[in-house]
This record gives sequence, structure tokens and C-alpha cells, in this order.
Amino acid sequence: MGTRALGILCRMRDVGAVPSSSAMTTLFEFLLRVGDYGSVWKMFRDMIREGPCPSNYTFNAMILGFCRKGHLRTAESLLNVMGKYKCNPDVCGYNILINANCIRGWTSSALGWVQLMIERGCTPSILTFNIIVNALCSEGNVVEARKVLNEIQEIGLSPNVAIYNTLINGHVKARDVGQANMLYEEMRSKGIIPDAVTFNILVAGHFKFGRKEDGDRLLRELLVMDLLPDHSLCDISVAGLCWAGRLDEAMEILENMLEKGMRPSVVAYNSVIAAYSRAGLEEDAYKVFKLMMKFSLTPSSSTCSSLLMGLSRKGRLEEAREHLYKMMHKGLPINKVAFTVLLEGYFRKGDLAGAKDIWNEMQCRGIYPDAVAFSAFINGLSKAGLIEEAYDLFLEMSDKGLMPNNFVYNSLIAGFCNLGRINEAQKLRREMKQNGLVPDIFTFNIIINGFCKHATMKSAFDAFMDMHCAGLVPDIVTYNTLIGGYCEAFDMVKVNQFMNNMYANGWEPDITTYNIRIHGFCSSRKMNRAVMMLDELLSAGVVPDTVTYNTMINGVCKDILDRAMIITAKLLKMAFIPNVITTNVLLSHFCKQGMPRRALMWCQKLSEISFEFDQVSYKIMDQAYRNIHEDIEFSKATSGKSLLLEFLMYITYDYFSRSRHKQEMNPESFELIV
DNA sequence: ATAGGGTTAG
Repeated sequence: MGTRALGILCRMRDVGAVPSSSAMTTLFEFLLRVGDYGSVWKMFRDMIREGPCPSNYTFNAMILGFCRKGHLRTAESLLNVMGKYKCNPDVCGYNILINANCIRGWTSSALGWVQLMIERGCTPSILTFNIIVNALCSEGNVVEARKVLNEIQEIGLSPNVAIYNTLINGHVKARDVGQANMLYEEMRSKGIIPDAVTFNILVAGHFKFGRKEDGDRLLRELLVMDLLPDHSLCDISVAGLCWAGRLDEAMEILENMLEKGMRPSVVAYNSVIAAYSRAGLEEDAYKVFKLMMKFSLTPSSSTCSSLLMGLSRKGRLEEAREHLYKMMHKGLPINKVAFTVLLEGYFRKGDLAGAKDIWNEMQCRGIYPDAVAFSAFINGLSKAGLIEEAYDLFLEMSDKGLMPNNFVYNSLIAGFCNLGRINEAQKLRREMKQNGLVPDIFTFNIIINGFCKHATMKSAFDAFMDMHCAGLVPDIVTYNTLIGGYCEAFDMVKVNQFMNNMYANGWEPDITTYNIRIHGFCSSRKMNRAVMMLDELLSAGVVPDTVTYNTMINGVCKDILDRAMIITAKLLKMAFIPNVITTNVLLSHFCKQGMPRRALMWCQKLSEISFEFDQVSYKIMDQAYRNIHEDIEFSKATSGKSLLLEFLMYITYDYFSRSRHKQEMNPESFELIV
């Protein structure tokens, strides 16, 4: 299409006709999108010689096009020369350039441009400052961001709802929901009316990082406030309930809306699709997508990424990749996030070759990784223990002009911590500070975890104190990490102390807290206490998960027979869903209890139903082979303990063999939906 | 705003 347009334009020139300025601009946009810079410059020269005169609109489109391709220097020179062609750079052009600098992580040069535009007599708009505030927030520098808001008021600009939304979002992302609330109050007191975005940020923030009660309270208040139209309220409720894990309720609202003839927005559908995918219910995600298609809504890039995330997290990577191609073929908006989601999926599966392949393909298709994509790659490599390769990538991204942000530093720090190389991790934390980044709660949680796992609890506690000094408020993950560390150290005094500390700071234990504590009891063979913890969890209204089950089962296998049977009966009533770790637990117990042949027999049966083992499974199988070879077999398959093990393995096998027969998604269904 | 980093089971 673009080449034809180019041909027509040339013929127009040949017959002496002058194309319109807007036609030229559209053509520039196209040529820049496909990266045909040769034609861009040729057409530009033609324009200068033969008209039409380029307008500000033409220049801005070119500046935007070059910025999107990462050619910031070219964009900057265009802005600087446009004066020669009777075009004065306007606030729009500057904003594009400032934003491009911010996206690359070059906040200080963005600030330099703001300075320069003022010197050149172009007044920055509220949008200019919004871009800056956003950039500072994504560096974790909410304090500076807040200062910008004060400064713009001093120069006589009045903040609007958008800039407040950006700042509130920044605080929520920094896990400071309290401060986010204060900003909300502040904007209201200034008479600025919050919009749907404000509430979406706040409600999601409360559910994600704050307290669920606050989320509910805000939703209730919102309903009586009469500020927003009904459909916005529904969108926000749906998103909030999704984050609260109350998917059935969210779905109910969506269905109610449809019954009432209201049209839920793409955001509402996306929230539900994302939540289903996150919860491992990818088939339900596709059902919602189908519904969305029925009402001919246009999927956004986040719709696509969320659907792919559902498949990818379940390890269904071939299908995910196939859908990715189909989506691109249909012209759906696929961006770097979709590729990042797949990249993560390959790493999660331990398929390093697949991960590297999707990484290369993304770049071959002209989709360039951003800081988060780099961090996903760096994170995957570090988790696989390939820290040197990860570090090379870190250097590569800096070479490419992408400033590493907190995501990247945190991934790398986690990589060093996982290998126990705490000193190098600490060095990176100092380096991020030198680069103007502010270590966030993630950084501290990663480092605290590193100390818990590879150093002393004293050092972990010191890091916890450092975190306070840095003005950060510990969150549930911080508490869980420390409680886990003290559990491992069997320091029950400190465990209880931190549990109390956690309650005092307004945090209720979550499923992870309970799992950690149950694990603590199981590993010290206090199964009665573990069961008590399970009961406590249930009465607190927390839903146990597969981790709970696996932890308990692992304890049960080690326990005395009578109690083991009672606990097993209790667990089975709860209808848990097993996974590969469940089988690994059982297989390793077959080995530990002197039955390597039984372990291998079950492996054989599982592979017959194409069960997907993981790296750990293969290690256990190796161990079983070695045990047979070294003649380490001592259990009779008829003892009570081994019968219990056989029984547990049988029901696990049975679950997988049934779920295999369940109707898998039809591979063509995606095409049928769209 | 809705997608991509940190805590838990072998």
C-alpha cells in the first residue's frame, strides 16, 4: 500500500502537480514506520525544492517517527533545523522529544530539553510536566515527582486530573497506597474532579498492594458519590474484584451489564481476561474473549498479551506461539509485552533455547525490547544460574541507549542473590543509586531474601532496618521473607515477634505466610502444629492452594502412619489440584523409602499419559536409577507406609489421566473467535 | 487504568 502511494506521489511530481501537505505527512508516517529512511529524506528534499512547504505538523510527525524508531539524535536535529523552514518548534514537538528521552530512561536529558524550550521562549504545557512526573515515578523517584507538581504551581500552571493520576499511580506502584490516598484527598480539596482512571488506580492499588477492606470501602463510597457514569463504575468494580481474586463476582457484574443492555468497555473485559489468565484458567480467559468478540469490541494489545500469558503460564507455549502468529496475521496489536510474556513462559518451563529463540524473533520482526523485556531476559538467565550471560545483556542494553531501570537492576540483583553472591548484589544496589535510581521495596525484599538464604538472619534484619531508613514501608512480602528465614532457622521467638510486628502494621497473613509457617512445622516434624495452622488458615477465610497441599503431603509422607492417614483424609476432602511438584514429592519419597523401582514404574505410567515432567523430576529419576544400581532397595511394597504412598500416587496419577481427557481448547478456536 | 520484575512447596 505504501509503495503504491509512493508511486502515485512520484507520478504527481512528474506531471507537475503538488501533493498536499497532509498527504506528505501521512506518507512520512508510513515510511518511518517501515523504516524506509532513504525515501523519507528523498521526499523531504523534494518537498523543500518543489513544495508544499513542510508545516509544524509535518515536522512533528517526522520527529515522532524517528523517536519511535529510537533515532533520537535525528529527531533532535530536525527540531533544531525546522526554524530554517519558517517553522518554529512548538510545545507538541518538544513534548514528543521529551517523552522519547523519558522512555529511554534519560530523564536528565529530558529535563535539559524542558530547560531549553523555556529558554527558547516556548512555554511547557501541563502535558510536558506530566511526562516528567511519569518518568520520575518510574525511576522510583516519587519524592522528586511530587516536587515537580509543587513547582508547576509556582510558575502559575494549574495541575489537572491527569498529572494527579500519574502521581497517584507512581505512589501506588511504589507500594505507598497511603500517600496515594493523601494525594487523592489533596486533589479533591483543590476542586479537581477525579475521573475513572483515578479510581481505577486507587481501587486496583488497594486490592493489589494495600488492604482489601480499603478497596471495598472505596468501591462502596464510589457508588454513592454519583461522580462517574454507570458504565465507568462497572469497569472499576470489575477490575477491583479481579484483583481481589473474586472472579465470579466480576464475571457476574459483566453479565449483569450485558443483560441491562450496557456495553462493558475493553478495560472491563481485559481485567477479567488478565485475571483468569493469571489464575491459570486460560480456557475461561478465552471464553471471555469470545464474548468480547461477539460484541465486536476491538482487542487491545493488553487483551492479546493477557490471552498469551494464560497459555504461556500453563506451559502451553507451542499454542501460545501459534496464537501470537495468528494475532499478528489478523492485524491485532501485538507489542513487546506479548513477546515478553512468551519469553517468560519459555524460561518458566526451563526451555532456554526457546527463550533465546523468541527473543531473537522479536528483534527480527522490528519489535525492539524495552527495559522490562530486557529485565525478563536477564531475570530468566539469572534464575537459570547464568549470571554472567545476564550481566552481558545488562551491558548490551546500556550500549543500546536503554538506561537500566529498577526492573533490570532488581532482576540482576536477584540473580546474584540467588547464587549467594550478596556482595555483588550490594554493589549493584549502590550503583543504581549512583545512576539516579531509587532502590524500591522490590530491591530491599530481594536483598533481605538473599541474606535470609545465604547469610545470617542478623544481616537480613539489618537490611530490614536499612529499608526503614530509606523511607520504605515493609509490605507483606517483606514480612513473609523474614518469617520464612526465621522459620528455617527454627527461631520461633523471632517468628512470633515478626508475626506480631506484621499485625501491628496492619498486615493480615496471606496464603504465602500460612504456607511458610506450615512448611516450618512440617520440616520440624510438628505435623499437629501444621494441621492447626491449616485450620487457622481456613477459619481466617484464606483459601489454601497447591503449595499448601504439596507442603502438607511432603510432611505426611514423613509422618507416622496413623496420623498420616488421618491428615490425608482431611486433605483429600479439600479437593486440591496436584501439579508436577506433587508428583516429585511422591516420587522422591518412593526413593527415600527404598522403593526406586516403584518410582520408575510410576514415571513410566505418567509418561504414557504424556505427563510433563520438569528438571527436578529427571533428577529424581536419575537418583532412582542410581539406587537400583547400587542396590538401595529396602522397603516391601506391602508395608502400611508404602501402601499410603501408592495410594497418594494413584490418586495423583488418576487426576492427571482424567484432566488429559478433558476437552482441550480446539486449536482452531482462535480463528473462530476473531 | 487492564499486560511484563520481588516472598511459599520438591
